[in-house]
Amino acid sequence: MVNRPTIIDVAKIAGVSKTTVSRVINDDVRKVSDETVKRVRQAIEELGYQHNSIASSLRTDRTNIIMLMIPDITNPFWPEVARGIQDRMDEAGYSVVFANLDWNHAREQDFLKIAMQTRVDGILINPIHVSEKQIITTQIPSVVLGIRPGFNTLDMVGSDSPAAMREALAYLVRLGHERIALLLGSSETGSSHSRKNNFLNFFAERDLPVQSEFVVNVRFDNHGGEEGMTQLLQMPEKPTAVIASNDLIALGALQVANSMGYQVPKDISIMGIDDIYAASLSIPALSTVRKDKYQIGKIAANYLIQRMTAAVEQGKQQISKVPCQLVVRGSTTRPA
Amino acid sequence: MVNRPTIIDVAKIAGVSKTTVSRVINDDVRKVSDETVKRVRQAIEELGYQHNSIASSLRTDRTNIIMLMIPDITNPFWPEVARGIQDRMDEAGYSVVFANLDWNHAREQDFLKIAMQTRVDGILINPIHVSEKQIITTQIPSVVLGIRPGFNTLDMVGSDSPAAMREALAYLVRLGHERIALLLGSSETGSSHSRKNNFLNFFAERDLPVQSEFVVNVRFDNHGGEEGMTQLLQMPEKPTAVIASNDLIALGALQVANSMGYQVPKDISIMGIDDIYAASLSIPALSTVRKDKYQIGKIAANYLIQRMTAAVEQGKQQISKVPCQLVVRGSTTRPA
DNA sequence: TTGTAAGCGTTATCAT
DNA sequence: ATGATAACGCTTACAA
Repeated sequence: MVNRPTIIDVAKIAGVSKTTVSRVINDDVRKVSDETVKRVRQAIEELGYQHNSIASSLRTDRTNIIMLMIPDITNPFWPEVARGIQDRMDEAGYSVVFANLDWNHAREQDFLKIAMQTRVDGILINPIHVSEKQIITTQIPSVVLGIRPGFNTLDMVGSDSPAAMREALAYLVRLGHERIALLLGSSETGSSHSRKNNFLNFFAERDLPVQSEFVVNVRFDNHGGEEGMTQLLQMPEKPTAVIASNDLIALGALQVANSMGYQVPKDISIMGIDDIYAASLSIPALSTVRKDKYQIGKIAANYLIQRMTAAVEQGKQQISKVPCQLVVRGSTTRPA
Repeated sequence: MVNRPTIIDVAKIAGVSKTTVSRVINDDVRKVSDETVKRVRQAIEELGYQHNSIASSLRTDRTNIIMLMIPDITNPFWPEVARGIQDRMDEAGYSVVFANLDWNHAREQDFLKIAMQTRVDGILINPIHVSEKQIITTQIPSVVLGIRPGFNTLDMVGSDSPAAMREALAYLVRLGHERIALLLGSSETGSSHSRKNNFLNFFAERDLPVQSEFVVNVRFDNHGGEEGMTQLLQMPEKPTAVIASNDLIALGALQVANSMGYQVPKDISIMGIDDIYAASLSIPALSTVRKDKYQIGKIAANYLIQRMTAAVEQGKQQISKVPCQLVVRGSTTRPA
C-alpha cells in the first residue's frame, strides 16, 4: 500500500505536536497562534498531507456520510429527488452516497447492514421490503422517502399520492370517462394495497360502477406498463382511459397502445403520475400529475439533519406531504 | 451516541479472546475449532454485534468501497453503466457508491479529495475537468469511463465514439443528406474537440463540402438540444439532418422541432447517440447508435478489480472500445 | 487451537 | 498556546 503522510509527519516538519496539527486541521484555531497555524499549513502543503477520515471517524464516531437508498436508479424520478437532497446536504457538510436496491429484498437488507457497518451518520430510504422496525433497529437516524401507511415513528416525506390519484381520476371523470383502468405498480409494499383501495373508493363514493377487473398489478417500470396495457387491450370490454402508478408505467403503456395500432388519446386516454422528463417527450405528450421531486428531497434532507443533530424532539413523527399538480398534455381527451 | 457492542463484548460472552472472535468474523476459520466457532457465532447473534468496518479499515487500509464518479446522474446513460459495474463489483465483494459531479469543476476536484480522505479502494470516473495527472495523484487505483485522447496511463473503457459518429454520418449520407448539422455536447473535455474534428474529417475525406457553421456547441442535456436546435432552425439555409452527441440532446432537439411545427423526419432528420430508453419512446422514435452501456460497466469493473489486486502489469495501459450499433427508427429519412 | 500485545491515524482529556 | 497520552475497535505477528 501507499505510504501516506500522517499528522505525525506534519507535526515533525512543522516542529509542533500532532495535537496542534489536529487543531489546525479541524479549524479549532482559537487556541493556536497565527504563527503556528501558518507553519502547520505549510507543512501540510509541502507533504501533500490528506486527512484520514477513517481514523477520524473511528475516534469521533461520525462519518459525515449519509446513505440514500432507492429501489431503482434507472427511474428518472429519483435523480431529481437526489439533487434536492444533495444540495441541502452539501451545505450541511455531508456527502451523499447512493445505494441501488434493485427492488431486491436481499439487497435492501444487505445495504441496511452495510449502512451499519460503515457507520454512516444517516439514512434516507424508500423502503420496499424492509419494515419500519428493521430500519429503526439500525439505530441510525433515518427518514423515509414516501408515505408508508404502517409507519408511525420515522419521519416521512412524500407527495400526497392519494390526492394525486383522486385529482387524476376526477379529471378523467370530468372528461366523461366511465371505464377507467389502473395499472397498479406493485412491489409488496403495503402502500400498493392502500392505493388500490384509494382508487376503488373514488368510484364507490361517487356511486359510479366499480370495475375491479380493471385493476392490473404490474411491475414498477416501463415493461410493467407494456405488459399491463397488452392485457387491458385484450379485454372484450376495454377501458376508455388508463391511469398508471407512475410515468414509466404509463409510457410503456403508451408505447404498446401505439404499436398495437391504437390512437392515443382518440381511442384510449392514458395518464401517468410523477412528471418525469420523458413524459414531455412522448407523442402525444403524457398527461400526468406532477410531483415536486426536488422539494421532496430538500425536505427529507432537512428532516434528517434535524434528527442527526437531535434538533427536534424524539418520538414525535414528522410527516410532510408535498402537494401535486395536474399537468394536462396530449394523451388524454374525452371518450369516443 | 449509541453504545454498540464490540468484539471484546462478544469475546467476553463467548469466553474467548478477541483474536478468536476476529478470526471467526473474517472466516479465517481454519484454525478455530468448530466448537468455538459456534460459541462465538452465538454470542454475535445474542448481542446483535455488527462488524465495525471503520476500525477494520483503519487497521487493514482497505475499505472494500469503490467510488463511481459521473457528471450527471439524471442522464439515463449512466444508471445502465452503473448496473454493469455493480453486478461485477458485488461478486467481488465491493460496494459501489455514487458521486454526482454535476458537470462542476469544483465538485469534481472535491470528490477526488473525498475519495482520498475516505480511502476508497478504487475509482471509476468519467472525467470532465480533471486531468489524468490529478487522478493519478490520488494514488488510488482508477479506471476511466470513456476514451480520453490525452490520457496515456490509466485504463479506459468506452464505446468507439468516432466509429459511432462515422457510422451515423455514413447512414445519413447514404440517405442522400448533404447538409448535416452537429449538436456537439461540450464541456471542455479535450474530447469535444476531437469529436468535432472527427465530424469534419468525415466530409473532407469524402470530398463533401464541409460546413463548419453547422457545428453548434451545446450543453450535454436536453436543454442544450433545445437551444441548439432553435439556433439551427433559425438559419437561412437549414440543415436537412441533425446529429447530436447523445440522445438527450437529440430528444431536446426533436421536441423543439416538433413544437416549432416541423415534421420529423419529413422536414428534417434527427439522430442521437447512446440509445437510452427514452429514445424508443419519442414519436417518431429516435434513430440512434446504440452503446452497450452494461458491457462498458462490466469491463471497467473488471479492469479496476485487476488494478486493485495488482493482477495486471503496472504501467501498461489497457483500452477497451466497445463497438456500437446503428439503430434505425422513425426520426430519419431521405431529404425532401 | 488459542491468546498476548502492538499498532493503524486520529481526537479528547488533562497538564503545563 | 502547546504537548503528552490515552482511547476508538479492529487485525496480525508472535508466543504459548
